[in-house]
Amino acid sequence: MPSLPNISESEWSVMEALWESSHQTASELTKTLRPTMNWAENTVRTLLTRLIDKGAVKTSENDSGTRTYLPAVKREACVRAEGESFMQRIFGGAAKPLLVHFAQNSKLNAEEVRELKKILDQSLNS
Amino acid sequence: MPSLPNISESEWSVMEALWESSHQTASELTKTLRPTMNWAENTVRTLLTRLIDKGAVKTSENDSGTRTYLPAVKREACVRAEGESFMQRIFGGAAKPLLVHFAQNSKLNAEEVRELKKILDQSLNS
DNA sequence: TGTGAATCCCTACATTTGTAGTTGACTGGC
DNA sequence: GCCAGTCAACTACAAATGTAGGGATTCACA
Repeated sequence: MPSLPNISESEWSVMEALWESSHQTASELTKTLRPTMNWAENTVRTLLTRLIDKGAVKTSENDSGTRTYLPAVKREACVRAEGESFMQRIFGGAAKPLLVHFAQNSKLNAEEVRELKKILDQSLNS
Repeated sequence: MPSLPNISESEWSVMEALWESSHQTASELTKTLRPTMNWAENTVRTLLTRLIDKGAVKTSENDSGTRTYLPAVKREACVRAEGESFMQRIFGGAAKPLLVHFAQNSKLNAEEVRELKKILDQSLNS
């Protein structure tokens, strides 16, 4: 049962950085994240350790012997899991009310509406 | 800035029960929730206390002098807040990718697709 | 009028999360 | 060869969350 690990909010930022660019070292990651989260390097390391414990991140050594981090789970899978859990929590697991909610609460432009309608159609005959 | 309180997962179940039927006593609530969450009454009371601290729940006395609980925040507002935060966290705040994701990952039937397309259209000229 | 059920108020305690600091080994430059 | 910056391993610690237990009060009823 792979049953994706539960990734917290801060951890998610780290994962995003790793999905974006894999095989970063801890200090590279810290720099990558500095603009958004202004974290100390040790904070990033702690989060990485926890993510490793949870099985969401793996490590490997680069040529200079320093450790480098990479995702152990796919972003798409995690997004699906988070999405499922959110839909469950707030909409009792039903997709339609969720879609209705976001359709109504977002200001979409005509182009986006066109695209979405297309995707809805495709979701049917596939 | 009313800035809705942050409602945790367990607390959300309690809120749902209160939105569903307001003015329940603690023991009524416990019974209401028993089928889903199998909580001790004290657990429910603790959650209620925390929700009151957060300003999400209010109380009043009923005729027999016993306390009765009711939501202090509207469900719609909370759903919007949770939705915003989820969209922010997972989709960087963008509605379209979110909608695309759920449109693609949910098995909707033709009727639902029709309805959603209608709502999308309405979201434009309003 | 003593007893048991219902209510309330406090307290408890393990986990998870957010956010680091400390210490000791290691390494490349000057 | 020594110093400064890196890394890794451990430790810290408060707030939030999940999940109760215990004790005081009260009220209805036997």
